[in-house]
Amino acid sequence: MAITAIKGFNDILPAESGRWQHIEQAARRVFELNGFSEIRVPIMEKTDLFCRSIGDATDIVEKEMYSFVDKGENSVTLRPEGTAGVMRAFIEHKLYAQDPVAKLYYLGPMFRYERPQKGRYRQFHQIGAEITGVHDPLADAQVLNMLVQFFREIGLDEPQLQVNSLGCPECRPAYRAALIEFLEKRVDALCEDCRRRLSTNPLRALDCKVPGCIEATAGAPSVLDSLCTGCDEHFSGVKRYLELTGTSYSINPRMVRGLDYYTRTTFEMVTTLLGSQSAVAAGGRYDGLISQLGGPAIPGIGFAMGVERVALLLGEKAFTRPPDLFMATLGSGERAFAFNLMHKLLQKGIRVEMDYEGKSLKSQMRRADKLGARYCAVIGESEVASGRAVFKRMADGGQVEAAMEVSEVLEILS
RNA sequence: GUGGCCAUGGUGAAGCGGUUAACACUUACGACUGUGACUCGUACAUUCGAGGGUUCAAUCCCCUCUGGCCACCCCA
Repeated sequence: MAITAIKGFNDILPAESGRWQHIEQAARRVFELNGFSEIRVPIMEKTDLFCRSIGDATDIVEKEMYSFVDKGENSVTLRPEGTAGVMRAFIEHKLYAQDPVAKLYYLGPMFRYERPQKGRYRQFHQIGAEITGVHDPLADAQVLNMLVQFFREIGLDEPQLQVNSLGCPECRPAYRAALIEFLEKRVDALCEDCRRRLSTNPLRALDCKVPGCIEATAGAPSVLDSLCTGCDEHFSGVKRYLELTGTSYSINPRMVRGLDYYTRTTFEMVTTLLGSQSAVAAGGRYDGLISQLGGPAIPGIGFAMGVERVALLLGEKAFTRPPDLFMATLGSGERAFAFNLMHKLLQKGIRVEMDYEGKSLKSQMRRADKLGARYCAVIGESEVASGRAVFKRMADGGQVEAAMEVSEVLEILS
């Protein structure tokens, strides 16, 4: 048996890479339009970075990280998400000293040791963006609007924006306590998982799909009712700005996030088309993260989207670049002639293809058709002698005779 | 970590105890010795994930292993 890829690690084959590029290019275009700059950070970090940011007790840190001890006996980890590394770089290079307001985006692979399933892989890719240094809900709204714009740009209007506020270290503990108290009274009605969640992550119980739990938690207290004044005003601001710009959203007070560093605003772009992997993009505010990592007390907000999930939503649509011209040749002398012409045309940015190994004319024509070439020219002895050839429009068979000169070919293709 | 389903060629797949292992797509070549698409012809799995077992006989039955998918958990 030949060696295969690691479980949960996928190859992006040529048939799919066009779709990936389409997604990545749209993200770069939209993000840069919004004033974001790319930041490239390593895919491995010291393990401690993730423990301190994501949270020691989260599933990600507890059981999903690809961690190992390197030859220098340092514990290192393949990044399970992007924000921690970006903020580490932000602090390490003191980017805040120049300007506390940074708008950064990144893209690349992330790693989580989970059981693979639809839309979930051990190596997966995220495109994310972060704004630091702005407390005002305008930053929240800008990030959300940009995310929505991205989805519109790639032609997906299906994912819906849901927002919530998780409060801050001031008001969240009280809510958590109230929720636990509420759930404990109904513990008999809860499923096994939710009983466990009671002690690990009570918020999760609100998100449970078991009918009995949905019923039992129907009257549970809402985070939004227990926000402190500051958080409440902030959340109102976010909603107000979204409404101002006509961005449609819904409020989901039961939305739960998996990372400990989130404060106040959290959000998801959700879809019903991906089975249980409903979140295509998600994020939130993390006002305490930067100082937690040893930086100044600077707030932040950002999101990450799962490229595999976006690609899945885009479906099978092909993103290919058919050649402008295919040159079919009849002998080795003609092949050399065509090769030289191809070289000149390529310098001009014309997409040209030809046969490399003396296939029959029929084969070459078939290939021109298969590649979706706009034009095909047959080059034989007489064409080389006269310097002129017939250019056939593959779509309708129309033919144009012209000199095999760069300028004339450009003319035909224009 | 838990559960369910499934493993036949490059792909989608039929076959379910003895077959030349269907059919379709793809690919290659050809049907005008210089023109694609449509049509037609020819070729393309000594072999049915791996290893054992049952049987005169196994792709079809049994066991083990490996792999994949989907769901739970969790998450982008």
